[in-house]
Amino acid sequence: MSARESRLYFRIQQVAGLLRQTADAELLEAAGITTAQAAILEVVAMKGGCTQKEAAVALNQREAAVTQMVARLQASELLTRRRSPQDRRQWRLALSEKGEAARQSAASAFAKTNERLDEVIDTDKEGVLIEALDAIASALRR
Amino acid sequence: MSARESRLYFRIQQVAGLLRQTADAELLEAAGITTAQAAILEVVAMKGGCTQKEAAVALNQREAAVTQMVARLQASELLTRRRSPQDRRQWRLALSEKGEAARQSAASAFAKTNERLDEVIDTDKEGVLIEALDAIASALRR
DNA sequence: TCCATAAACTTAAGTGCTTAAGTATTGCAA
DNA sequence: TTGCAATACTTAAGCACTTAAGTTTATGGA
Repeated sequence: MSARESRLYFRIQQVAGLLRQTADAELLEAAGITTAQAAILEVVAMKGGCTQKEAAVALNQREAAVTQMVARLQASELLTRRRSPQDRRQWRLALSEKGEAARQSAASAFAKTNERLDEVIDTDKEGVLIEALDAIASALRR
Repeated sequence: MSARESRLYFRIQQVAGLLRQTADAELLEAAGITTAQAAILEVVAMKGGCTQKEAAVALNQREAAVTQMVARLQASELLTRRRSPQDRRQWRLALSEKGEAARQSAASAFAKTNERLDEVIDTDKEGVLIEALDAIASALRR
């Protein structure tokens, strides 16, 4: 079966969209934030504070996307930023208390999405799935 | 390996995004339209004209999304619409000549993306991949 | 030291999706 | 026949991304 016959492109887009919607609904309920917002909070927390550039690299996104996301997170008072003393072009991002609370709620809510995935995918087949996804990713990145 | 450990969610989103970007670049070059636009042109062509509602169902999208997409396609003169005589709430969508040409160019450009997928994924593993994706999709749809 | 280039970030405009609330039109039931 | 509910579509606002072009700050070479 070829990619054309299996409509692999369509299927991947469908699943990605469904997954995002499902996870978004769960996180919004539990933590009041989206998966995209949770992702950046997670990066900032993991690195113990970072610049926007670092966040962009970690999330495979453009700096402009991070600028806008940070603006929304600041408006929601989940994130703070101050100019780096070392390099005044940079902003140092940090979680507010509210942001850290949201991050934690989001992380445990996200566990539900992972459980649903584990229920559905045989453990032995998960390896093949991951391999295939990684193969596609590395083929497309060059 | 669990979904949490494999960061399955993240991987699926990554691959979906990369695939979309790659295909978009190829279609934009060859046909001057995006994959999302090509998808709706394809639906309209396949059905030999349809309503916005029908397009929304075929693409698993909301009617509001189709309204906006149709507006853009009309602005690019790829799509025409006229009120249905049977039901004046409905619009009948049809491809312009330019739209049909774009659809054909897009279809053959899209074949390249499919070829790249086929190069990367072993035929015997593709079955497992499709199965896993379908399992996730049907689990999330309820 | 000065100056060009590079890096970090911003802004504007556009795509493509969402939800929520609105407007026509249709169809069915009392 | 009226009138209410459902259907088809629209509008507005928001999220999350993109590219392209801008600003400010840093840095390395002449």
